[in-house]
Amino acid sequence: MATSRITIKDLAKRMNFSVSTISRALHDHPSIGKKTTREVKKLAKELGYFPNSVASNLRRNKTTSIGVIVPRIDIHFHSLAISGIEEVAYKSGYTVTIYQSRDSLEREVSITNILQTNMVDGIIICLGLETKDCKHFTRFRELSVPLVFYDRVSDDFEASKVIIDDFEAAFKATEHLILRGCTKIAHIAGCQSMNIFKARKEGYKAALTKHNLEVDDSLIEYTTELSYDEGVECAKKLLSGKVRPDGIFCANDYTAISSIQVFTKAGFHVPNDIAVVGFSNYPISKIIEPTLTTIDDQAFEMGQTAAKLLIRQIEEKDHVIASETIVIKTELVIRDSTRTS
Amino acid sequence: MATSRITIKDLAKRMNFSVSTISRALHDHPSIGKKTTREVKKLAKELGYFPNSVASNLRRNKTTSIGVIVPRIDIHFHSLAISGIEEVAYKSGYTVTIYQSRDSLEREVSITNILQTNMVDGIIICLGLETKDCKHFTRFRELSVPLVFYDRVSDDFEASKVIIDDFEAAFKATEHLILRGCTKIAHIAGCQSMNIFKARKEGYKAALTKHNLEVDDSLIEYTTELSYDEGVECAKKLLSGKVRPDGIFCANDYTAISSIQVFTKAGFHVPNDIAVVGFSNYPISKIIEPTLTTIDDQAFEMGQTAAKLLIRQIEEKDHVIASETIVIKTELVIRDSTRTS
DNA sequence: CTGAAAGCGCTTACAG
DNA sequence: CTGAAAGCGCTTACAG
Repeated sequence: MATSRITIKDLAKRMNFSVSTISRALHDHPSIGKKTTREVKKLAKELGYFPNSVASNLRRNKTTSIGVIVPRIDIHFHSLAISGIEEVAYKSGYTVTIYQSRDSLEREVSITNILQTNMVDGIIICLGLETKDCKHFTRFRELSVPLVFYDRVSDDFEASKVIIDDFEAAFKATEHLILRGCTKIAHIAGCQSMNIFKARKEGYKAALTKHNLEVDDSLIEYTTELSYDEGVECAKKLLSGKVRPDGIFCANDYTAISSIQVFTKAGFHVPNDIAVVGFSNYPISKIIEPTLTTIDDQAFEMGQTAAKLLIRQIEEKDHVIASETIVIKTELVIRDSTRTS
Repeated sequence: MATSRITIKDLAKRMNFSVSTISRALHDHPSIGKKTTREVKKLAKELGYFPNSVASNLRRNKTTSIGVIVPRIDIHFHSLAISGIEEVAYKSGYTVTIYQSRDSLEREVSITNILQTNMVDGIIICLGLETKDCKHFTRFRELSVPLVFYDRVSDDFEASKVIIDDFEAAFKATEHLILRGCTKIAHIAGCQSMNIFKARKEGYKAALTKHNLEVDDSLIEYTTELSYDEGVECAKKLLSGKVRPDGIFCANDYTAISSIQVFTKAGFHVPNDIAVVGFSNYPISKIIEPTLTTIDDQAFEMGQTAAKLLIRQIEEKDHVIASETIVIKTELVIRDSTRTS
């Protein structure tokens, strides 16, 4: 038998107070007597009263919840970012609702409908691969629902963004290979319709140019999703190409690991014959042998920052939503795959 | 300027109908004329009407949302399980709210308070490491809020559960090593206060016993959290112990990888000198060299199953919540770390 | 310091 | 086929 929920009405009846007084007492309203407040709270605890936030949400026109749209949560980068979001949200009393677009635009659009229906106070998004156009997000601007994009953002859409400087990180990674003595540096690139992967390629090129190394297009291999298997294919092509690279900068860790394995199996020594740098600092990168030099993309911190920014915007009373872009500092983590041995 | 939200009242005013009629039309109520329904929907679309689910939740006493408590979402097992939950929930129109206990009991309890306040329709939980006692979940039974536990469950608490048969999986893994010819099989064990890790150890022992191999306690190493680093320590101890193992069954993949690396570095060949089996089938296990034989713990399927079970219980009209335990089949994925070469 | 009353946006039993 | 009315549980401006 389900005992039905205790409401403030029940408390009011029991204590011969009005619901107004009960409500105020539960919120420590200063106009209510200390004694009354104490007794109301005591009874509430005894009876196991819990406020119904659905009712108070409706009344206050605020849900204290934020919606998060990610391509997939089983990708480590996103689960780490969500972990950061959840941590900050939890501390501020916000609730986090997760939606996966699975990189489908249709699904992303349908999620925005759900979010609008669910009256979230703010939204954090990492765009799906198919999304070229953000018009399904414009209505949130009209509804004064703040948006924060992270990592995969749109240049054309004005909103707050939390990103890393992919160009600078790639530049740093490539320069590290150059300073180490590499002169024929290859690149395994991600999907060029995403600006982050384009920026990584440009950073790579810029480092070469700065150090007077020729940009050789035959040393650039393209993938669509930077998978381990695609990495194997690319590495094999590089292995059998006419210019044999002595260094590879890969747009993520999986393809970097493929490269290490393909070249090692072919009899090359990493890093002595060919040095490899990845991107992301996945857990696997410090376990693989040799351990992988990589760019730490600060996923957790990105999530935290996005959540802090969003909550600040939600709570800014004047509701003047100023777009702000925060660039998180990346770090080159040097490990054995580039360490001179 | 925020245009304020369109409500059914606005639609009613515009169309000279009562809000009742509008509400019914929007829900395809059969008593409303086809024409009226069509026109109401058309106007709703034109004006960009979205229902306010907070209001309808309050009225219907149903939130169509489920709460999920996991220890941490940045652990692949959990992010995969959540992915499965979210997929099923999305299809059924439920919303998934995520909470991380971070293995803290205090936080787990506080999350149950939030869930009660937020009026979720059901809850899916994977218990935190500190949780020995589930009394903070009992009130949901009284409130008729269905609960489904997955993976880390409590034997003492009656509720629906989705688990794998850890004993059987460990048995299968160990027997695989035996059939392959190993006779001195070590075990790297997880925290013994969790029943799943205890079961893995028992399954290991049972397989040895069945095949008339002695259970040698000096071949069992204990960890607290099955980390890579702990795995390295354990493997080193096994390496220098008086009985040199020729096979290791590890309670997860990280410690299995540590073992492979420690033994390989010491000059042993995996699998010829020592075969290794892990547990979980993490993405890394098919990338590491040699690739790792492991138990696939079906995290995604566990999540899907938990969500299906929960939603069925939520929607069961009679509200007789019968506890049900579903055991998901695990699979031994054989790879190079045990393959005779 | 406390209460009566209105209302958040929606749903639905009742009446016609 | 349609409407008036009550009410979900809470908050809060107004009045005293």
